[in-house]
Amino acid sequence: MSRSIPSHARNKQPAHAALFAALGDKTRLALVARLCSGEPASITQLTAGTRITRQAITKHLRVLERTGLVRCVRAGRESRFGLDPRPLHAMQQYLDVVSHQWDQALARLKAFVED
Amino acid sequence: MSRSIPSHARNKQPAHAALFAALGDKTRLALVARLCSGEPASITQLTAGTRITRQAITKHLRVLERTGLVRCVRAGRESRFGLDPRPLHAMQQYLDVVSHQWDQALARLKAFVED
DNA sequence: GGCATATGCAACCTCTTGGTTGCATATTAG
DNA sequence: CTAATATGCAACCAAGAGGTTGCATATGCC
Repeated sequence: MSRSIPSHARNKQPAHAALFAALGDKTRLALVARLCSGEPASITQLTAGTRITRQAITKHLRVLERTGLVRCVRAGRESRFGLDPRPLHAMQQYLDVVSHQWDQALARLKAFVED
Repeated sequence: MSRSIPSHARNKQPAHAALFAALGDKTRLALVARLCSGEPASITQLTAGTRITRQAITKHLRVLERTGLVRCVRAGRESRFGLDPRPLHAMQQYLDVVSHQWDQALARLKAFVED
């Protein structure tokens, strides 16, 4: 649908802020990077190699889970976390919209100046 | 136990977290959306239409400026803020990398999600 | 059963953040 | 010059985020 900046694309994105905020912490960004490059991992596995406690990692995982970036499945006595790509795609699409609007604004401005 | 995680994949890109965090606030996200669709605007112009004070908007603009998403030029007695698309492109590239890594591991992860 | 492992839950602390108010400064208009 | 406009600066405040410690619970292994 190639409308020219529909209102719903300009004004209605409260959910995106939460997604960006979820990746706005370096520990959570590292967790996502860790999860996107391999199999789902347990909490203790994800805690290994960091300097913070398991409970802190757990909190970060719950934040990621609340925004939908990560899903948790209980397997035996461990909770295995895996990435869900759909919110990432939503963020990509949002950034594409913003960049596209910016490019169009620049084109209009350039056309106005050169006119 | 030996970690099979390459350290470069876990400890990379510290700057991206600040970019995501800058867009993690709904007011700042709205400011970016506002700026990407037109010419640079002054602080009072950007404050108009919001329910928060000019000083709060100023703080948000300084945060965006610190991360490089926005640039400020003093014009007479007003400060005009405009978008800088380069950090946005950096975020797009980062998300592209994550998505690409995701696609490479899709087979295993698909089995996990559908289980 | 009994012990080690993996996680959950809750209280607590500190530091940051988003927001406000009040006042000072700079710049333009008359 | 004077007044109105636009911004800057600083103190202050409430709430939330990131992190810790301590203890409880669940599961696997001998």
